[in-house]
Amino acid sequence: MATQEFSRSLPMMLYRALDAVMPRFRAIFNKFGLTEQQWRVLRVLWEHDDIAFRDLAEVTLIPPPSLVGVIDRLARQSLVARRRSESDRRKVFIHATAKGRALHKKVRPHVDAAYAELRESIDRDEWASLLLSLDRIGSSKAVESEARRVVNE
Amino acid sequence: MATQEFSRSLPMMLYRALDAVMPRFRAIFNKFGLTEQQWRVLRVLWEHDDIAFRDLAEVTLIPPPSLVGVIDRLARQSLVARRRSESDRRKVFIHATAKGRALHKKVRPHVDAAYAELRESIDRDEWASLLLSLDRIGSSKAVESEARRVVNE
DNA sequence: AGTGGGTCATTAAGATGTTAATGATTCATA
DNA sequence: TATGAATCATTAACATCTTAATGACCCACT
Repeated sequence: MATQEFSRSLPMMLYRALDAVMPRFRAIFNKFGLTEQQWRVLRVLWEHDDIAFRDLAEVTLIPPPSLVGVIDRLARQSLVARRRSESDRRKVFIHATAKGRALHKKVRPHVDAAYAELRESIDRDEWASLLLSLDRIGSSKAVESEARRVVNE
Repeated sequence: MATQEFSRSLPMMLYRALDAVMPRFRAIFNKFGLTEQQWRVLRVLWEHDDIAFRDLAEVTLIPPPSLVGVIDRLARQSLVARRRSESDRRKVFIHATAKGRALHKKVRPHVDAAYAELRESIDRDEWASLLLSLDRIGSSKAVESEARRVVNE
């Protein structure tokens, strides 16, 4: 096809890689009534008893306006809950409920299995070099967020 | 952060790379009243006098249900137009109008410049190896039945 | 104490993604 | 030749993305 140049641009290659990789994960999430973004939140909350809204958005790569809705829907299912900071009433902290942690624990093995399968389908050295390159690109602009940190009040 | 493992997973690394790379391109598109997806369509149509809806969806990586709306909005601005196939009346072909081609020609240099800048910011060998790895991943079509088997058990 | 700038989560509005289903058309085959 | 299966674009319903704006709140400074 004559669109070779466009199809082989870095952005399109990144999109295509995601298109090839994500469906099998989304199939797992959906079986448990979760969306990809909802899973990301639960996945991150697993390692943070309490995380600032802002930091949650950053780690999950879900833009704040979207995250509001994601949290709303997770909260409606009693999987997570909000908590307003006392020291700074603008801030909101998110935490998983017992129900949320239980769901994560149930889904996690399936995700891990799929991920292990993915990882084994790629040569070890190539995998390492790929992640290194992606890290360089991903870090090149994320400097602005570097200053911000998790603050435990 | 304790979420290291998650943040360094392949999908998140891919998403982060896109998050670092795309904003500068989107800024260009928006300046000309285009969205990222609308640009992709115009970009592909530049090299195809006439392309099947199905193929357009595949090359632009825009899922068919979304592409319907993208084409609708481009057609409303008279930038592209639909044409029903005579041999198979289910098929639809898309083509750019003179106005659409003119807009593409005006935007293209800015996009090319930004892309050249991006490309120069990365080592030549690393770039090649990165695209090669992404190509391998993007070419391997995931088998959905595997994910289904894992979950159903 | 009061004011203005900055931060934070949220809302708003439009476009796109995701999954399933629809209606129109074509095809294969009985 | 009829007819059920397959293909194609589209619709539907909901979730998310993108960009800009909002209102509540904090802080430094007057």
